[in-house]
Amino acid sequence: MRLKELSARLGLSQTTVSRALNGYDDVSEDTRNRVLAAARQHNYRPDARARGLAMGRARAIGHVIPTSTRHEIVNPIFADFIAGAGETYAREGYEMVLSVVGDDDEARLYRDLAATRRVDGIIVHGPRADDPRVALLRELGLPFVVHGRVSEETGPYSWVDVNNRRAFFRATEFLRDLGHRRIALVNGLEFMDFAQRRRAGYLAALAEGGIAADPATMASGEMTEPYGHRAAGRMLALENPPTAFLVASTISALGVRRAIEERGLGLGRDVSIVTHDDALGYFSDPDAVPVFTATRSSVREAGRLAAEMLLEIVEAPDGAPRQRLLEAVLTVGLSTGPAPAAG
Amino acid sequence: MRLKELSARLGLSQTTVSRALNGYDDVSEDTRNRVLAAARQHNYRPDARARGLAMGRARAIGHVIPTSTRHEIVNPIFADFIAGAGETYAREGYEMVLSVVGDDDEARLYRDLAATRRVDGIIVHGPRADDPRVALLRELGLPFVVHGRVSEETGPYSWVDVNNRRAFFRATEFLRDLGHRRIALVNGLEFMDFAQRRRAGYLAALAEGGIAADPATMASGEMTEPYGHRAAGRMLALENPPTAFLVASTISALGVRRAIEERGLGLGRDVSIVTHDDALGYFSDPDAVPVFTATRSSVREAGRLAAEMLLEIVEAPDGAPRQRLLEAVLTVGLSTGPAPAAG
DNA sequence: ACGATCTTCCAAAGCGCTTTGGCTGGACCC
DNA sequence: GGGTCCAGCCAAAGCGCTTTGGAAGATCGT
Repeated sequence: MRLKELSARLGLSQTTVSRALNGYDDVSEDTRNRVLAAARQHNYRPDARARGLAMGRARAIGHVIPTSTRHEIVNPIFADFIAGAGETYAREGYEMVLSVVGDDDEARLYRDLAATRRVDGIIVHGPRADDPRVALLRELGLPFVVHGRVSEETGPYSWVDVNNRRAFFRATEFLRDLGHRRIALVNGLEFMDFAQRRRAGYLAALAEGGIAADPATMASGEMTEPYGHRAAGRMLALENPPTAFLVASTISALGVRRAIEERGLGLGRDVSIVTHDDALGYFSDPDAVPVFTATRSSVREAGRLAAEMLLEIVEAPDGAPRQRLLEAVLTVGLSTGPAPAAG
Repeated sequence: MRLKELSARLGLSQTTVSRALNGYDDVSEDTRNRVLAAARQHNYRPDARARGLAMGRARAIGHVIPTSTRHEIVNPIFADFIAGAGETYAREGYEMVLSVVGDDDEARLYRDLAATRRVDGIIVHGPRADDPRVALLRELGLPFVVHGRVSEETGPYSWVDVNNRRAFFRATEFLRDLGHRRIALVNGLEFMDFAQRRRAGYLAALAEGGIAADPATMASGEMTEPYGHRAAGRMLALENPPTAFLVASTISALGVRRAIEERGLGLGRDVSIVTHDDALGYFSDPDAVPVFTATRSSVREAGRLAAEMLLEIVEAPDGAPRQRLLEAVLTVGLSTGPAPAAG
């Protein structure tokens, strides 16, 4: 059922039917009701392409998921972030367009997205500290919101981020207060902006406690379970092993725990773990004391907020940059305890 | 840069420029080269909406992610499946449109997707055994491929699925061969089609071994880590606890392992685990002996195949239904061993 | 030299919508 | 009764592309 047919059936012009459906007030209440009834009955919805073409807007937002060509890994937080953003889009009648792309083709993809006018704006995922995408999108004139920040970017731009520095500062402080002096950092890939901020927070808290940072107890890598296992295994084999681990993701923390338990050590007794928890649905248990002590911040919520922010920007003609910094909550679970007496 | 401006610059009609770019042979080689060069130089790409409107095709595929309103969980396998499908789309110049929707609104969403002509076809995720979506999409005339199957559906339709029954049959058999007699099943939600097939395979293998199924050692639920933990904890507390667990996902298996280790039992020694492994990027370690013995099948590969199948159907005018059944491989890890001597 | 045949290009229609600008007929005012 | 105003409707243009159905000029055969 297209507009032409619908208006013919009603004995009205396409103009009137269109205006009735779009809420203009130059159509009588009586006619509007007839139109609405007929539209519902025939399940009429305007063709999105034609509508977009006429209105100059796509009512769609692009998400680009970079899959680094080396390690073909899709960051599992995407799923939750996108679920959050999707809620916003559904509510506002927007579509989400997803592109998966190797990082070498990324620039071309952004240019294409802009030139084909497929989307009204873009959410930038996984920014690196020196990410060139902000400059590119600014040049292209395509509205965007970054999930995270780009440290080396000097100009203004919109973002939603967790206060990673502060979260890791507090987590380190917390371990220090429990008497830990050998605190390891199992970080994400260090060219990622968020990883650099976490590391900065960790180092600052160590320094404040007069603890020297030891490169042997600092790892960085893609946040998989085996990575956490390997990194922790290596560190626990040191002459003077860490008594606590600060880990960048729940999945890696599972690997760290595995390494700890393999050595017959007790979690929260012999060795402590604090992890960053993105509150992914399939790990959290609303009914139980959390296993891991964690700095927690819902990535789903971040998705919701980033999408809302982007839609505001897209719909506001001036579209000034906006920022939103979320604080992580430190929740105490069973994975931390006082540092064991020096032995 | 739009077609109008580009053709003006070249001193050609829009027709000729369009035909040159689309590879028609009624344009001279010389002109074509000029057009291609100019298009590249000005980074011209046709407006996707206008193109779609003129051609009657969207060059986009829809993925609908149902988030059951009760437990707001996004199945983590979506990320990998979508990454696989995305590779296919990128290669073929298609766009992926993602919708997140509560399962109560799902039917309306499919109708909308069809009426607005936003997509040329749809991938159906997470089918239930009595899923009404197959009938609905057939009625709407929208091409689709199901990831999984719908047992109660009698008509023909296209799908890509893993042989879940066979995988779980073999896994159970494997445990039986190791001497296990008390084999628990920690299954997914049992209204899901895949869960029913797995259960059927499990039950058949038990029956073949002359082992009676015990409802006390069979659980079903959303495949989270806490769920695995809880289910296994309950079963291990039984008077006659299982010596082996068959688990539906790696994430739940982690919970099961946690329950085992909490009781001071040895994994692979006192209690065995076989899990189904979707080969998600962030769990697998290419360099190590896998932790879990598992029936493995890459969901990313499934995404790739499902997308390819759907594009074939969309592009072939007749579009006959196709099917593809993937076999899971049984890979032996460290989580299984002979049944402990009856104590 | 002249019609037939290619080759190469183009004007215009059409895809399905929104929006502009205008038109009609009745209510209202003096 | 004539003018003004407003409510309610509509024809047509326009969004940016592809495709149809020529048309002009070059080429060829005879």
